[in-house]
Amino acid sequence: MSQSLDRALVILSELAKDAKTLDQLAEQIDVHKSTVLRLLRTLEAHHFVRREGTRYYRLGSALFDLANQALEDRDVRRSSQPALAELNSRTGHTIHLATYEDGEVVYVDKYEGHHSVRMYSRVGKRAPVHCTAVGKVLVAAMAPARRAEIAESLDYQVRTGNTITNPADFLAELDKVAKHGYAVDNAEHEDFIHCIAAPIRGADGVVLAAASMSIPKILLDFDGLLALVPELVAAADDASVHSGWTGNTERGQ
Amino acid sequence: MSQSLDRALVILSELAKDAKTLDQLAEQIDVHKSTVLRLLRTLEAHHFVRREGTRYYRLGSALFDLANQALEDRDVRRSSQPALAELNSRTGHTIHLATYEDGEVVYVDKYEGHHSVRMYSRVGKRAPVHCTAVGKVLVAAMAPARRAEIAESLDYQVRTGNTITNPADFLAELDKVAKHGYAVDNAEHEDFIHCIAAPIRGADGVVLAAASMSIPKILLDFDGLLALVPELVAAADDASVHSGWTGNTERGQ
DNA sequence: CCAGCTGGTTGCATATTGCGCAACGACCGT
DNA sequence: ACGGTCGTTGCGCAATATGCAACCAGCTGG
Repeated sequence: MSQSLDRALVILSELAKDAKTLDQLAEQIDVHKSTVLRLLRTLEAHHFVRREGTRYYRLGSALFDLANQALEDRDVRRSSQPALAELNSRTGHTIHLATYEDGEVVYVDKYEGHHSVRMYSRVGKRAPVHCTAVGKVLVAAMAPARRAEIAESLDYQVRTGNTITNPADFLAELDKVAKHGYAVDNAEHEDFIHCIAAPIRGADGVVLAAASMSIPKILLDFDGLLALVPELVAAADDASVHSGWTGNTERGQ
Repeated sequence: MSQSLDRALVILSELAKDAKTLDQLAEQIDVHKSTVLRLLRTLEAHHFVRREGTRYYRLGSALFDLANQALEDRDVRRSSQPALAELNSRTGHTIHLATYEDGEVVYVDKYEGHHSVRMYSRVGKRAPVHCTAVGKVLVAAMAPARRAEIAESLDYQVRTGNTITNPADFLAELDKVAKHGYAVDNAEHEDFIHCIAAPIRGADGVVLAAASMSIPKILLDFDGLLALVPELVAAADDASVHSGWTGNTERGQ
Protein backbone atom coordinates (compact mmCIF):
# COMPACT_ATOMS: atom_id res chain seq x y z
CA MET A 1 0.00 0.00 0.00
CA SER A 2 2.81 2.36 0.71
CA GLN A 3 5.68 1.21 -1.40
CA SER A 4 8.50 3.16 0.16
CA LEU A 5 7.41 2.35 3.67
CA ASP A 6 7.05 -1.27 2.72
CA ARG A 7 10.55 -1.34 1.37
CA ALA A 8 11.90 0.40 4.42
CA LEU A 9 10.37 -2.23 6.67
CA VAL A 10 11.88 -4.96 4.56
CA ILE A 11 15.21 -3.25 4.93
CA LEU A 12 14.82 -3.30 8.68
CA SER A 13 14.19 -7.01 8.77
CA GLU A 14 17.15 -7.58 6.50
CA LEU A 15 19.35 -5.56 8.80
CA ALA A 16 18.03 -7.49 11.76
CA LYS A 17 19.68 -10.61 10.39
CA ASP A 18 23.02 -8.97 9.96
CA ALA A 19 24.70 -5.68 9.22
CA LYS A 20 24.69 -5.00 5.49
CA THR A 21 26.12 -2.59 2.98
CA LEU A 22 24.20 -0.33 0.66
CA ASP A 23 24.31 -2.47 -2.43
CA GLN A 24 23.85 -5.71 -0.57
CA LEU A 25 20.53 -4.25 0.48
CA ALA A 26 19.80 -2.85 -2.96
CA GLU A 27 20.37 -6.25 -4.49
CA GLN A 28 18.33 -8.16 -1.94
CA ILE A 29 15.19 -6.08 -2.25
CA ASP A 30 15.83 -5.37 -5.91
CA VAL A 31 15.75 -1.59 -6.02
CA HIS A 32 18.28 1.00 -6.98
CA LYS A 33 21.09 1.89 -4.62
CA SER A 34 20.04 5.49 -4.52
CA THR A 35 16.55 4.54 -3.42
CA VAL A 36 17.90 2.44 -0.62
CA LEU A 37 20.22 5.25 0.36
CA ARG A 38 17.36 7.70 0.73
CA LEU A 39 15.36 5.28 2.81
CA LEU A 40 18.34 4.56 5.00
CA ARG A 41 18.89 8.24 5.55
CA THR A 42 15.37 8.74 6.79
CA LEU A 43 15.67 5.70 8.99
CA GLU A 44 18.95 7.00 10.29
CA ALA A 45 17.48 10.41 11.09
CA HIS A 46 15.03 8.64 13.37
CA HIS A 47 17.76 6.40 14.83
CA PHE A 48 16.16 3.29 13.41
CA VAL A 49 19.45 2.40 11.79
CA ARG A 50 22.97 3.55 12.41
CA ARG A 51 26.05 3.43 10.28
CA GLU A 52 29.08 1.46 11.10
CA GLY A 53 32.02 3.13 9.48
CA THR A 54 30.83 4.32 6.10
CA ARG A 55 29.75 1.09 4.57
CA TYR A 56 27.83 -0.97 7.02
CA TYR A 57 24.38 -0.28 8.33
CA ARG A 58 22.82 -1.91 11.33
CA LEU A 59 19.75 -1.43 13.48
CA GLY A 60 19.70 1.63 15.68
CA SER A 61 18.72 2.44 19.21
CA ALA A 62 15.21 3.67 18.41
CA LEU A 63 14.25 0.03 17.99
CA PHE A 64 15.24 -0.64 21.58
CA ASP A 65 13.21 2.30 22.78
CA LEU A 66 10.12 1.27 20.91
CA ALA A 67 10.47 -2.40 21.70
CA ASN A 68 10.75 -1.60 25.36
CA GLN A 69 7.65 0.54 25.29
CA ALA A 70 5.79 -2.04 23.24
CA LEU A 71 6.55 -4.64 25.86
CA GLU A 72 5.34 -2.45 28.67
CA ASP A 73 1.89 -2.60 27.16
CA ARG A 74 1.88 -6.30 27.71
CA ASP A 75 1.35 -6.48 31.44
CA VAL A 76 1.16 -10.25 31.58
CA ARG A 77 4.83 -10.26 30.98
CA ARG A 78 5.59 -8.42 34.16
CA SER A 79 3.00 -10.06 36.35
CA SER A 80 4.03 -13.52 35.27
CA GLN A 81 7.74 -12.90 35.59
CA PRO A 82 8.35 -14.14 39.15
CA ALA A 83 6.39 -17.37 38.79
CA LEU A 84 7.96 -18.28 35.47
CA ALA A 85 11.47 -17.31 36.47
CA GLU A 86 11.12 -19.51 39.54
CA LEU A 87 9.88 -22.44 37.48
CA ASN A 88 12.71 -21.94 35.06
CA SER A 89 15.45 -21.83 37.66
CA ARG A 90 14.01 -24.76 39.59
CA THR A 91 13.50 -27.11 36.64
CA GLY A 92 16.20 -25.75 34.35
CA HIS A 93 13.92 -26.05 31.33
CA THR A 94 13.06 -23.47 28.70
CA ILE A 95 9.90 -21.48 29.46
CA HIS A 96 7.96 -19.41 26.94
CA LEU A 97 5.23 -16.87 27.48
CA ALA A 98 3.01 -16.34 24.46
CA THR A 99 -0.12 -14.48 23.40
CA TYR A 100 -2.53 -14.91 20.52
CA GLU A 101 -2.53 -12.40 17.72
CA ASP A 102 -4.15 -12.58 14.29
CA GLY A 103 -4.22 -16.32 13.91
CA GLU A 104 -0.71 -16.78 15.21
CA VAL A 105 1.16 -17.08 18.47
CA VAL A 106 3.58 -14.36 19.56
CA TYR A 107 6.34 -15.14 22.01
CA VAL A 108 6.30 -12.38 24.56
CA ASP A 109 8.94 -13.64 26.92
CA LYS A 110 11.47 -16.42 27.12
CA TYR A 111 13.45 -17.98 29.95
CA GLU A 112 16.38 -19.88 28.57
CA GLY A 113 16.89 -23.49 29.66
CA HIS A 114 20.03 -24.47 31.51
CA HIS A 115 20.95 -27.27 29.19
CA SER A 116 22.88 -26.20 26.16
CA VAL A 117 20.34 -27.20 23.52
CA ARG A 118 19.57 -24.07 21.56
CA MET A 119 15.98 -23.54 20.53
CA TYR A 120 14.91 -21.64 17.48
CA SER A 121 12.69 -19.15 19.22
CA ARG A 122 13.03 -15.60 20.28
CA VAL A 123 10.98 -12.95 22.03
CA GLY A 124 8.84 -11.29 19.36
CA LYS A 125 8.88 -14.27 17.06
CA ARG A 126 5.61 -15.64 15.76
CA ALA A 127 4.61 -19.29 15.39
CA PRO A 128 1.56 -21.22 14.11
CA VAL A 129 -1.21 -22.14 16.55
CA HIS A 130 -1.94 -25.62 15.22
CA CYS A 131 1.40 -27.16 16.12
CA THR A 132 2.36 -25.45 19.36
CA ALA A 133 1.20 -26.16 22.88
CA VAL A 134 0.76 -22.46 23.59
CA GLY A 135 -1.31 -22.08 20.42
CA LYS A 136 -3.65 -24.84 21.48
CA VAL A 137 -4.10 -23.35 24.95
CA LEU A 138 -4.85 -19.91 23.58
CA VAL A 139 -7.35 -21.02 20.96
CA ALA A 140 -8.95 -23.55 23.31
CA ALA A 141 -9.70 -20.65 25.63
CA MET A 142 -12.00 -19.04 23.08
CA ALA A 143 -15.72 -19.53 22.56
CA PRO A 144 -16.59 -22.62 20.45
CA ALA A 145 -17.79 -20.50 17.52
CA ARG A 146 -14.53 -18.60 17.39
CA ARG A 147 -12.54 -21.81 17.71
CA ALA A 148 -14.28 -23.24 14.67
CA GLU A 149 -13.75 -20.04 12.74
CA ILE A 150 -10.04 -20.09 13.47
CA ALA A 151 -9.74 -23.82 12.84
CA GLU A 152 -11.15 -23.28 9.36
CA SER A 153 -8.85 -20.38 8.57
CA LEU A 154 -5.54 -22.07 9.32
CA ASP A 155 -3.28 -23.46 6.64
CA TYR A 156 -2.03 -26.46 8.67
CA GLN A 157 1.49 -26.34 7.42
CA VAL A 158 3.12 -29.69 8.14
CA ARG A 159 6.19 -29.41 10.37
CA THR A 160 6.77 -32.96 11.55
CA GLY A 161 5.15 -36.36 11.31
CA ASN A 162 2.94 -35.53 14.28
CA THR A 163 1.60 -32.20 13.09
CA ILE A 164 -2.19 -31.86 13.06
CA THR A 165 -3.25 -31.33 9.47
CA ASN A 166 -6.98 -30.61 9.41
CA PRO A 167 -9.66 -28.58 11.22
CA ALA A 168 -11.53 -31.60 12.60
CA ASP A 169 -8.50 -33.04 14.38
CA PHE A 170 -7.55 -29.60 15.63
CA LEU A 171 -10.99 -28.96 17.09
CA ALA A 172 -11.00 -32.36 18.76
CA GLU A 173 -7.60 -31.55 20.26
CA LEU A 174 -8.89 -28.20 21.51
CA ASP A 175 -11.75 -29.93 23.31
CA LYS A 176 -9.25 -32.09 25.13
CA VAL A 177 -7.15 -29.07 26.01
CA ALA A 178 -10.13 -27.12 27.34
CA LYS A 179 -11.18 -30.12 29.40
CA HIS A 180 -7.81 -30.90 30.93
CA GLY A 181 -6.61 -27.35 31.39
CA TYR A 182 -3.29 -27.88 29.65
CA ALA A 183 -1.99 -28.65 26.17
CA VAL A 184 0.73 -30.87 24.77
CA ASP A 185 2.87 -30.53 21.69
CA ASN A 186 4.21 -34.00 21.07
CA ALA A 187 6.97 -33.00 18.63
CA GLU A 188 4.42 -31.45 16.31
CA HIS A 189 6.41 -28.30 15.69
CA GLU A 190 10.00 -29.46 15.81
CA ASP A 191 11.11 -33.05 15.60
CA PHE A 192 13.33 -33.11 18.64
CA ILE A 193 11.30 -31.08 21.07
CA HIS A 194 8.06 -31.63 22.91
CA CYS A 195 6.21 -29.12 25.05
CA ILE A 196 3.42 -28.63 27.54
CA ALA A 197 1.51 -25.41 28.03
CA ALA A 198 -1.02 -23.94 30.45
CA PRO A 199 -3.15 -20.80 30.44
CA ILE A 200 -2.51 -17.67 32.47
CA ARG A 201 -5.72 -15.91 33.45
CA GLY A 202 -6.49 -12.34 34.42
CA ALA A 203 -9.49 -10.76 36.07
CA ASP A 204 -12.79 -12.52 35.21
CA GLY A 205 -10.82 -15.61 34.28
CA VAL A 206 -10.05 -14.45 30.74
CA VAL A 207 -6.98 -16.11 29.33
CA LEU A 208 -4.30 -13.47 28.84
CA ALA A 209 -1.44 -15.66 27.72
CA ALA A 210 -0.04 -19.16 27.77
CA ALA A 211 3.08 -20.43 29.48
CA SER A 212 4.94 -23.38 28.07
CA MET A 213 7.82 -25.63 28.95
CA SER A 214 9.89 -26.99 26.07
CA ILE A 215 12.17 -29.96 26.52
CA PRO A 216 14.34 -31.88 24.05
CA LYS A 217 13.13 -35.47 23.71
CA ILE A 218 16.60 -36.84 24.35
CA LEU A 219 16.53 -35.19 27.75
CA LEU A 220 13.14 -36.44 28.90
CA ASP A 221 10.67 -38.93 27.45
CA PHE A 222 6.99 -38.23 26.93
CA ASP A 223 5.87 -39.67 30.26
CA GLY A 224 8.49 -37.62 32.01
CA LEU A 225 7.18 -34.55 30.25
CA LEU A 226 3.62 -35.25 31.36
CA ALA A 227 4.83 -35.68 34.90
CA LEU A 228 5.85 -32.02 34.83
CA VAL A 229 2.34 -30.81 34.01
CA PRO A 230 1.32 -30.19 37.64
CA GLU A 231 4.38 -28.03 38.20
CA LEU A 232 3.71 -25.99 35.07
CA VAL A 233 0.05 -25.57 35.90
CA ALA A 234 0.96 -24.50 39.43
CA ALA A 235 3.34 -21.86 38.09
CA ALA A 236 0.75 -20.68 35.56
CA ASP A 237 -1.85 -20.40 38.29
CA ASP A 238 0.58 -18.48 40.41
CA ALA A 239 1.17 -16.12 37.49
CA SER A 240 -2.61 -15.86 37.07
CA VAL A 241 -3.04 -14.74 40.64
CA HIS A 242 -0.53 -11.96 40.06
CA SER A 243 -2.35 -11.00 36.87
CA GLY A 244 -5.66 -10.30 38.56
CA TRP A 245 -7.19 -13.74 38.63
CA THR A 246 -9.46 -14.10 41.64
CA GLY A 247 -9.08 -17.81 42.27
CA ASN A 248 -11.92 -20.03 41.18
CA THR A 249 -13.16 -19.35 37.68
CA GLU A 250 -16.71 -20.64 37.62
CA ARG A 251 -16.08 -21.58 34.02
CA GLY A 252 -12.84 -21.75 32.10
CA GLN A 253 -14.27 -20.14 28.99
CA MET B 1 13.92 12.70 2.45
CA SER B 2 11.25 10.08 2.22
CA GLN B 3 8.05 11.72 3.30
CA SER B 4 5.86 8.71 3.82
CA LEU B 5 8.53 6.77 5.65
CA ASP B 6 9.24 9.77 7.79
CA ARG B 7 5.60 10.06 8.73
CA ALA B 8 5.38 6.37 9.45
CA LEU B 9 8.30 6.59 11.85
CA VAL B 10 6.68 9.53 13.60
CA ILE B 11 3.55 7.45 13.92
CA LEU B 12 5.54 4.72 15.57
CA SER B 13 6.99 7.04 18.15
CA GLU B 14 3.55 8.45 18.82
CA LEU B 15 2.21 4.97 19.34
CA ALA B 16 5.10 4.24 21.64
CA LYS B 17 3.73 6.78 24.10
CA ASP B 18 0.27 5.33 24.09
CA ALA B 19 -2.26 3.49 21.96
CA LYS B 20 -4.07 5.90 19.68
CA THR B 21 -6.97 6.02 17.24
CA LEU B 22 -6.78 6.85 13.58
CA ASP B 23 -7.71 10.48 13.75
CA GLN B 24 -5.86 11.14 16.94
CA LEU B 25 -2.82 10.23 14.91
CA ALA B 26 -4.00 12.18 11.90
CA GLU B 27 -4.39 15.26 14.03
CA GLN B 28 -1.08 14.92 15.82
CA ILE B 29 1.06 14.61 12.74
CA ASP B 30 -1.24 16.84 10.72
CA VAL B 31 -2.05 14.70 7.73
CA HIS B 32 -5.25 13.32 6.36
CA LYS B 33 -6.89 10.33 8.01
CA SER B 34 -6.76 8.33 4.84
CA THR B 35 -3.03 8.85 4.58
CA VAL B 36 -2.50 7.65 8.12
CA LEU B 37 -4.72 4.69 7.41
CA ARG B 38 -2.63 3.59 4.47
CA LEU B 39 0.56 3.89 6.45
CA LEU B 40 -0.92 1.99 9.35
CA ARG B 41 -1.98 -0.77 7.03
CA THR B 42 1.51 -1.28 5.73
CA LEU B 43 2.89 -1.15 9.22
CA GLU B 44 0.29 -3.64 10.30
CA ALA B 45 1.13 -6.00 7.44
CA HIS B 46 4.67 -6.14 8.79
CA HIS B 47 3.44 -6.47 12.39
CA PHE B 48 4.95 -3.15 13.36
CA VAL B 49 1.60 -2.09 14.73
CA ARG B 50 -1.40 -4.07 15.76
CA ARG B 51 -5.01 -3.11 16.11
CA GLU B 52 -6.84 -3.28 19.33
CA GLY B 53 -10.50 -3.73 18.47
CA THR B 54 -11.20 -1.59 15.45
CA ARG B 55 -10.24 1.76 16.79
CA TYR B 56 -7.05 1.59 18.69
CA TYR B 57 -3.62 1.02 17.28
CA ARG B 58 -0.59 0.05 19.29
CA LEU B 59 2.92 -1.14 18.65
CA GLY B 60 3.25 -4.64 17.27
CA SER B 61 5.44 -7.63 17.80
CA ALA B 62 7.85 -6.99 14.95
CA LEU B 63 9.41 -4.25 17.01
CA PHE B 64 10.63 -6.47 19.77
CA ASP B 65 11.34 -9.22 17.32
CA LEU B 66 13.77 -6.96 15.51
CA ALA B 67 15.23 -5.58 18.70
CA ASN B 68 15.91 -9.04 20.07
CA GLN B 69 17.25 -10.35 16.82
CA ALA B 70 19.57 -7.37 16.63
CA LEU B 71 20.80 -7.94 20.15
CA GLU B 72 21.83 -11.48 19.44
CA ASP B 73 24.65 -10.56 17.12
CA ARG B 74 25.30 -7.09 18.38
CA ASP B 75 28.57 -7.40 20.16
CA VAL B 76 29.53 -4.70 22.58
CA ARG B 77 32.52 -3.85 20.54
CA ARG B 78 30.49 -2.57 17.65
CA SER B 79 27.73 -0.95 19.60
CA SER B 80 30.13 0.90 21.87
CA GLN B 81 32.37 2.03 19.05
CA PRO B 82 30.90 5.48 18.31
CA ALA B 83 30.66 6.59 21.93
CA LEU B 84 34.17 5.44 22.78
CA ALA B 85 35.73 6.75 19.60
CA GLU B 86 34.17 10.12 20.31
CA LEU B 87 35.50 10.14 23.87
CA ASN B 88 38.90 9.12 22.59
CA SER B 89 39.14 11.80 19.95
CA ARG B 90 37.79 14.47 22.26
CA THR B 91 40.02 13.77 25.24
CA GLY B 92 42.97 12.28 23.40
CA HIS B 93 43.39 9.59 26.05
CA THR B 94 43.68 5.86 25.63
CA ILE B 95 40.35 3.99 25.88
CA HIS B 96 39.95 0.28 26.47
CA LEU B 97 36.93 -1.92 26.13
CA ALA B 98 37.14 -5.13 28.13
CA THR B 99 35.08 -8.15 29.10
CA TYR B 100 35.43 -10.73 31.84
CA GLU B 101 36.52 -14.25 30.99
CA ASP B 102 37.67 -17.05 33.27
CA GLY B 103 39.00 -14.97 36.11
CA GLU B 104 40.73 -12.51 33.86
CA VAL B 105 40.02 -9.42 31.85
CA VAL B 106 40.13 -9.53 28.05
CA TYR B 107 40.70 -6.36 26.08
CA VAL B 108 38.18 -6.40 23.29
CA ASP B 109 38.92 -3.03 21.77
CA LYS B 110 41.41 -0.23 22.13
CA TYR B 111 41.46 3.40 21.08
CA GLU B 112 45.01 4.65 21.09
CA GLY B 113 45.79 7.88 22.95
CA HIS B 114 47.15 10.83 21.03
CA HIS B 115 50.30 11.15 23.11
CA SER B 116 53.01 8.80 22.12
CA VAL B 117 53.38 7.10 25.48
CA ARG B 118 53.58 3.38 24.81
CA MET B 119 51.23 1.23 26.80
CA TYR B 120 51.58 -2.44 27.33
CA SER B 121 48.18 -3.51 26.12
CA ARG B 122 46.71 -4.93 22.96
CA VAL B 123 43.33 -6.09 21.73
CA GLY B 124 42.95 -9.73 22.71
CA LYS B 125 45.44 -9.44 25.56
CA ARG B 126 44.43 -10.59 29.01
CA ALA B 127 45.08 -8.88 32.31
CA PRO B 128 44.40 -9.64 35.98
CA VAL B 129 41.16 -8.41 37.53
CA HIS B 130 42.60 -7.39 40.90
CA CYS B 131 44.80 -4.59 39.61
CA THR B 132 42.83 -3.10 36.73
CA ALA B 133 39.94 -0.68 36.78
CA VAL B 134 38.02 -2.70 34.17
CA GLY B 135 38.52 -5.84 36.21
CA LYS B 136 37.05 -4.22 39.29
CA VAL B 137 34.02 -2.95 37.38
CA LEU B 138 33.32 -6.33 35.82
CA VAL B 139 33.64 -8.32 39.02
CA ALA B 140 31.77 -5.70 41.04
CA ALA B 141 28.82 -6.22 38.68
CA MET B 142 28.41 -9.79 39.82
CA ALA B 143 26.36 -11.19 42.68
CA PRO B 144 28.11 -11.00 46.08
CA ALA B 145 28.54 -14.77 46.29
CA ARG B 146 30.27 -14.89 42.93
CA ARG B 147 32.44 -11.92 43.88
CA ALA B 148 33.66 -13.72 46.98
CA GLU B 149 34.31 -16.87 45.01
CA ILE B 150 36.44 -14.99 42.52
CA ALA B 151 38.20 -12.98 45.19
CA GLU B 152 39.32 -16.21 46.81
CA SER B 153 40.54 -17.76 43.60
CA LEU B 154 42.89 -14.98 42.53
CA ASP B 155 46.62 -15.10 43.01
CA TYR B 156 47.12 -11.37 43.73
CA GLN B 157 50.34 -11.05 41.86
CA VAL B 158 52.04 -7.85 42.98
CA ARG B 159 52.62 -5.40 40.15
CA THR B 160 53.35 -2.11 41.93
CA GLY B 161 53.42 -0.70 45.42
CA ASN B 162 49.69 -0.01 45.22
CA THR B 163 48.51 -3.42 44.09
CA ILE B 164 45.78 -5.01 46.18
CA THR B 165 47.21 -8.19 47.68
CA ASN B 166 44.43 -10.04 49.48
CA PRO B 167 40.76 -11.04 49.11
CA ALA B 168 39.50 -8.87 51.95
CA ASP B 169 40.90 -5.67 50.49
CA PHE B 170 39.70 -6.64 47.04
CA LEU B 171 36.15 -7.28 48.23
CA ALA B 172 36.10 -4.00 50.12
CA GLU B 173 37.22 -2.26 46.95
CA LEU B 174 34.47 -3.98 44.95
CA ASP B 175 31.85 -2.68 47.35
CA LYS B 176 33.07 0.84 46.73
CA VAL B 177 33.01 0.29 42.98
CA ALA B 178 29.48 -1.12 43.01
CA LYS B 179 28.34 1.80 45.13
CA HIS B 180 29.93 4.56 43.06
CA GLY B 181 29.33 3.08 39.63
CA TYR B 182 32.96 3.44 38.53
CA ALA B 183 36.35 2.02 39.42
CA VAL B 184 39.84 3.44 39.81
CA ASP B 185 43.24 1.88 39.26
CA ASN B 186 45.66 4.13 41.09
CA ALA B 187 48.85 2.82 39.50
CA GLU B 188 48.11 -0.66 40.74
CA HIS B 189 48.93 -2.36 37.46
CA GLU B 190 51.74 -0.27 36.05
CA ASP B 191 53.77 2.25 38.01
CA PHE B 192 53.41 5.23 35.76
CA ILE B 193 49.76 4.81 34.67
CA HIS B 194 46.44 5.26 36.42
CA CYS B 195 42.95 4.48 35.07
CA ILE B 196 39.24 4.87 35.61
CA ALA B 197 36.57 2.50 34.32
CA ALA B 198 32.79 2.32 34.05
CA PRO B 199 30.34 -0.44 33.13
CA ILE B 200 28.55 -0.80 29.80
CA ARG B 201 25.15 -2.40 30.16
CA GLY B 202 22.89 -4.28 27.77
CA ALA B 203 19.27 -5.35 27.97
CA ASP B 204 18.03 -5.94 31.52
CA GLY B 205 20.91 -3.87 32.81
CA VAL B 206 23.38 -6.74 32.69
CA VAL B 207 26.96 -5.56 32.46
CA LEU B 208 28.37 -6.60 29.10
CA ALA B 209 31.73 -4.93 29.28
CA ALA B 210 33.72 -2.18 30.90
CA ALA B 211 35.22 0.91 29.32
CA SER B 212 38.33 2.47 30.76
CA MET B 213 40.49 5.52 30.28
CA SER B 214 44.21 5.15 30.95
CA ILE B 215 46.43 8.16 31.52
CA PRO B 216 50.14 8.46 32.34
CA LYS B 217 50.67 10.04 35.76
CA ILE B 218 53.10 12.57 34.33
CA LEU B 219 50.33 13.86 32.11
CA LEU B 220 47.59 14.22 34.71
CA ASP B 221 47.57 13.92 38.49
CA PHE B 222 45.12 11.81 40.45
CA ASP B 223 42.62 14.61 41.08
CA GLY B 224 42.69 15.47 37.39
CA LEU B 225 41.96 11.83 36.60
CA LEU B 226 38.97 11.74 38.92
CA ALA B 227 37.65 14.89 37.28
CA LEU B 228 37.30 12.87 34.08
CA VAL B 229 34.98 10.30 35.66
CA PRO B 230 31.74 12.03 34.62
CA GLU B 231 32.87 12.13 31.00
CA LEU B 232 33.79 8.46 30.99
CA VAL B 233 30.54 7.48 32.67
CA ALA B 234 28.57 9.53 30.16
CA ALA B 235 30.30 7.80 27.26
CA ALA B 236 29.78 4.40 28.87
CA ASP B 237 26.09 5.17 29.32
CA ASP B 238 25.83 6.23 25.71
CA ALA B 239 27.43 2.96 24.69
CA SER B 240 24.97 1.16 26.96
CA VAL B 241 22.01 2.71 25.20
CA HIS B 242 23.31 1.43 21.89
CA SER B 243 23.81 -1.99 23.42
CA GLY B 244 20.19 -2.45 24.37
CA TRP B 245 20.16 -0.82 27.76
CA THR B 246 16.70 0.53 28.48
CA GLY B 247 17.61 3.25 30.94
CA ASN B 248 16.57 2.63 34.51
CA THR B 249 18.01 -0.50 36.03
CA GLU B 250 16.13 -0.75 39.26
CA ARG B 251 18.93 -2.76 40.75
CA GLY B 252 22.32 -2.22 39.21
CA GLN B 253 23.84 -5.56 39.90
C1' DC C 1 52.33 6.69 -8.47
C1' DC C 2 48.78 5.62 -11.32
C1' DA C 3 44.98 2.78 -13.04
C1' DG C 4 41.21 0.15 -12.11
C1' DC C 5 37.87 -1.56 -8.89
C1' DT C 6 34.41 -1.34 -5.39
C1' DG C 7 30.98 1.00 -3.21
C1' DG C 8 28.87 5.42 -1.71
C1' DT C 9 26.87 9.97 -3.25
C1' DT C 10 24.46 13.53 -6.17
C1' DG C 11 21.27 16.02 -9.80
C1' DC C 12 17.93 15.49 -12.77
C1' DA C 13 13.81 14.10 -15.62
C1' DT C 14 10.00 11.03 -15.46
C1' DA C 15 5.74 8.87 -13.94
C1' DT C 16 4.69 6.16 -10.34
C1' DT C 17 3.01 6.61 -5.89
C1' DG C 18 1.12 8.54 -2.26
C1' DC C 19 -1.85 12.34 -1.25
C1' DG C 20 -6.15 15.07 0.09
C1' DC C 21 -10.76 15.34 -0.77
C1' DA C 22 -15.48 14.15 -0.20
C1' DA C 23 -18.77 10.81 0.03
C1' DC C 24 -19.92 6.38 2.17
C1' DG C 25 -20.86 3.14 5.82
C1' DA C 26 -20.44 0.88 10.34
C1' DC C 27 -21.16 1.42 14.99
C1' DC C 28 -22.99 3.59 19.34
C1' DG C 29 -25.59 6.19 22.36
C1' DT C 30 -29.67 8.81 23.01
C1' DA D 1 -34.63 6.20 14.23
C1' DC D 2 -31.35 9.78 14.16
C1' DG D 3 -27.13 12.21 14.71
C1' DG D 4 -22.50 11.86 15.75
C1' DT D 5 -18.07 9.65 15.64
C1' DC D 6 -14.76 7.05 13.30
C1' DG D 7 -12.96 3.96 10.01
C1' DT D 8 -13.06 3.04 4.96
C1' DT D 9 -13.07 3.66 -0.19
C1' DG D 10 -12.52 5.68 -5.16
C1' DC D 11 -10.79 9.13 -7.65
C1' DG D 12 -8.03 12.65 -9.95
C1' DC D 13 -3.96 15.50 -9.32
C1' DA D 14 0.69 16.44 -8.55
C1' DA D 15 4.06 15.96 -5.33
C1' DT D 16 7.20 12.46 -4.31
C1' DA D 17 9.99 8.75 -4.74
C1' DT D 18 12.41 6.36 -8.22
C1' DG D 19 16.01 4.88 -11.66
C1' DC D 20 19.63 6.43 -14.30
C1' DA D 21 24.22 7.86 -15.15
C1' DA D 22 27.81 10.38 -13.94
C1' DC D 23 30.74 11.64 -10.06
C1' DC D 24 33.74 10.78 -6.04
C1' DA D 25 36.50 8.51 -2.29
C1' DG D 26 39.08 4.79 -0.60
C1' DC D 27 41.85 0.45 -1.72
C1' DT D 28 44.77 -2.76 -4.22
C1' DG D 29 47.91 -4.34 -7.27
C1' DG D 30 51.19 -3.42 -10.66
